[in-house]
Amino acid sequence: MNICIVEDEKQLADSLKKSFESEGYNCIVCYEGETALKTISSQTFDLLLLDWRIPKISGIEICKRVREANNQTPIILLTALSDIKNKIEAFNYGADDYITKPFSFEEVLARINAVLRRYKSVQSSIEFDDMSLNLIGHTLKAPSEEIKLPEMEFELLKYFLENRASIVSRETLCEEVWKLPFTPSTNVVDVTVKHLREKLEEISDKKYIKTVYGEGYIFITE
Amino acid sequence: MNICIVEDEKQLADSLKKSFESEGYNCIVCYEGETALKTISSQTFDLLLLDWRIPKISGIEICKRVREANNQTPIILLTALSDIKNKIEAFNYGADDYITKPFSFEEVLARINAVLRRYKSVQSSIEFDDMSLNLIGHTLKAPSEEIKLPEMEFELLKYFLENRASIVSRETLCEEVWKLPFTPSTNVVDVTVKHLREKLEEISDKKYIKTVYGEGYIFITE
DNA sequence: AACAATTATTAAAAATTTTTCATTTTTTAT
DNA sequence: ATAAAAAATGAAAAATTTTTAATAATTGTT
Repeated sequence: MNICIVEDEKQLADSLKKSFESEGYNCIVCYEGETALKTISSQTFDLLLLDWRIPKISGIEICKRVREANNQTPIILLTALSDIKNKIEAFNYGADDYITKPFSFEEVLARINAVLRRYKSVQSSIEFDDMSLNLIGHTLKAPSEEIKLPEMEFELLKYFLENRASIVSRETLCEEVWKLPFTPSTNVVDVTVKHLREKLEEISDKKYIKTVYGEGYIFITE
Repeated sequence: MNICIVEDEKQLADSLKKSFESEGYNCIVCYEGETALKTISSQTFDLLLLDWRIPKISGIEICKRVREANNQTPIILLTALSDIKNKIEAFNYGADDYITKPFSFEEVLARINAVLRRYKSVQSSIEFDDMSLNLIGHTLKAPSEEIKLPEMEFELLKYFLENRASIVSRETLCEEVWKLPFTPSTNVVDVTVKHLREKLEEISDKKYIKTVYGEGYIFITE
């Protein structure tokens, strides 16, 4: 889970980052708007946490621009103003939720989970790098072309994308992707990973699935 | 397109119904909340148009209950109050849009289309009768069981559901579902329809796909 | 460097899905 | 009622996907 925090109050930003990391989330902090926009457009996040009031480019402005760039990443705004008018504005610019300062970290966690749950249940594609997995058509789309993945390869890639940057064992894949109550004595997983790797490399020329010797696989975007 | 209008001002309700029907939409009107809740829970609509202020159970209360029942049908609220506070409330209760009275029918149409476009692009299942087609898992779910559909059967059923209640010819299906630039000399379509019919009947004991002699097929829910 | 464990590769078997085709049944018009 | 057209059916061929299994290559440890 990659979160981008945009917050100019260094102390608050760093404390949030620390708390998120203790929850096992990956965190990138931007202290002002210009950097934030660059960061957000250059990598994929699962969530943007934007402070409303930051110097020069405000959080709401970032929100607006992100949506204009057709980026649907969930956005939560942090606001010192409890002013209702601003909340309306937030929704109109495409924010998914807002949290009024001061807040507890528990509240932030709860809001994030609610937003992500909602987002995930209506998500129709998963983006990574400059590619995209269409969850409805089961197709893998690169800038150059789009191919249809067979069922198991689709399910496998979907699982990898939902568990990016963490090691997944063959046993886990058997349970979660193949829905097997046991780990088979054969190498189905290995072979399907090979097939998926071939397609991913053919379409993107990159190696997304790394092997962690003795542990399993890990899906990395870079 | 089935729309449920909940509006106590009989004159307005009937005028809306008439306008919608001239646009080719199907319309059911409820004049008060209790009936509305029953109607909404017993059949599937593509859109709910709720007046905020109706006697006993208000539109916003209906909205809230519909969402509590895990029904994701798009909802547009009609409100006489331009009060901002209420708009916030509407979004919080899961409405998709609101229209401030007085309004023109053109405005209603425009809002409806915007909401439906948005909804369709993030929809992860299509409901019909007491069944549901999961667009991501490609499964067909009845109250009793859930089965996985093979690719072509899934695409075919999806197309039928998106074109409910209208006749679709074999030629159209070849183009739209099979993406063939020509109509093949074989009966692929017929055979796939047969397979889909078998699964639908097995799981629901109903015959959804009727044949229109010389014309094509029609998908009917009832 | 050598060994064992793990992973990758290759090819074929098994299972499933998709398509074809011949035949039967149904529908409509005469 | 009958013939012609259209649709349904059954079964097998073709194509694709999934799984298995044997072998090769790689990795980590001693």
